[in-house]
Amino acid sequence: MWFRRDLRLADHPALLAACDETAAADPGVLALFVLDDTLRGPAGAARLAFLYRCLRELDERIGGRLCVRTGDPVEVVPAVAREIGAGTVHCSTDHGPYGTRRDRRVAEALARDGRELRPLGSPYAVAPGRLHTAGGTPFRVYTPYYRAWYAHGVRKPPAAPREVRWARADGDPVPPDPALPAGLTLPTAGEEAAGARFAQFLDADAARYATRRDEPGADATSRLSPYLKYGCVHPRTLLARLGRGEGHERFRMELAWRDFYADVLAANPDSARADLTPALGGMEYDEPGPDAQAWRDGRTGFPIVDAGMRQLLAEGWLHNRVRMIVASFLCKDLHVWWGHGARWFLRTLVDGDLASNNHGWQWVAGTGTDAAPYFRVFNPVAQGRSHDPDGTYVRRWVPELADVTGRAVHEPWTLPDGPPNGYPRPIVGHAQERREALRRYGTARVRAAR
DNA sequence: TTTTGAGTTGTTCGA
DNA sequence: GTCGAACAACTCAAA
Repeated sequence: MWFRRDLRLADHPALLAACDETAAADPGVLALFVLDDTLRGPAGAARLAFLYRCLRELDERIGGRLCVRTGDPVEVVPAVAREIGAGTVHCSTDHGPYGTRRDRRVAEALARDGRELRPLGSPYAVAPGRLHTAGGTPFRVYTPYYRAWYAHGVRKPPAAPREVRWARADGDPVPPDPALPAGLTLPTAGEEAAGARFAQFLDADAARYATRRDEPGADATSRLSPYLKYGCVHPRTLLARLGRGEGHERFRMELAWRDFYADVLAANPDSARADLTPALGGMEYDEPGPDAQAWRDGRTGFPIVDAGMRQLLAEGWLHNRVRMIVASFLCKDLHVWWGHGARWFLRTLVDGDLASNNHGWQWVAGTGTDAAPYFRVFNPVAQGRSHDPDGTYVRRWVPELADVTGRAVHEPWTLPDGPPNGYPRPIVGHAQERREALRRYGTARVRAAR
């Protein structure tokens, strides 16, 4: 059983298949994880630490039998299979651009040895490639995708295997956590913590999720994204517990967004790195410079932007509403190509997922799946006022503004003495940059239309 | 093939 | 302060 983004025992079709195939005379199922530098490369310290902790938790759950190897899976997986005499290597299907290529090459390498790679199940409620429009093409708009997704239905989660005989093989220890920035707090890793988090969400926030999910100060989202990223829980398990209320329905739609973006990426593998739609191909961008660095550091002078960028560094996680606000700021106030922001997010986010992250960025940038409104430029002050009305979120993450009350918390440059405690003045004028963004979009569209 | 309806998340301006 | 219109016409999905 080659584990990848499925670090759990419950609701795990591939693991069940591996158990079913094990005969009484066999040594059992070997749990293998390969530390692949191609996948570790884009991840920062927070995400790596979370991954390593998930691996340690899985190792504990299976009695210390997790076999960790380091290297290229194309070499490592066949070598381990040969060592233990495994005829079949089970895994969950990976639909990402790298994973697809890697698994094809691993399957070929195994086949040369008379062995088989058997992928089964996916990290999604509805696997990428399963749903099509009436015309047989992949979806590119969310709402019709959601209707098809909902109509398709989701299988009931299979139970965990009752007793697994875990085989033993030499491996490397799970690496120690990389040095983490001072003050970084990570969620508890692993399958058990995922279950506890979901139980708490159902208990406390799910019923009011539809309204409160948009208030970063309320912190009322599920915070399940890191667990979904590494498969500590399968979305099927979550969906099985949801009811019909407005909050539950809204949460179901967010899980469908995750499936949608995975589907879009699988149908358009290049869209992880390049614009999905060519309409803005001639768009004029600025290279990331000191302003982009101020964005990364949370020193733009716009409180909700800086609060978000500081939460990102402090937790490896960022509230969804604020992801949109800070992304809009980089793309439309600083005129930086979305790919630069997407890469920073993948480095800093514990939940950094190629499909959701990069297509979320493309949605903001106007190069992705969302049709039309290129003129949607978030105003950081207006966004702060409407989604963080009393400034709770801003004051939590920007201590310089801890004593600012009222409307000024979202525009501290209007205070009589300017921003307090050394908090910076705005690095750009929003109204001016908004006009500039619209001008560039207009030019790109005229150019594309010719 | 053509037509029609609709598209996660917005902002600004003027009445 | 609130409300509706304009932004500018594009692409997707289904009838």
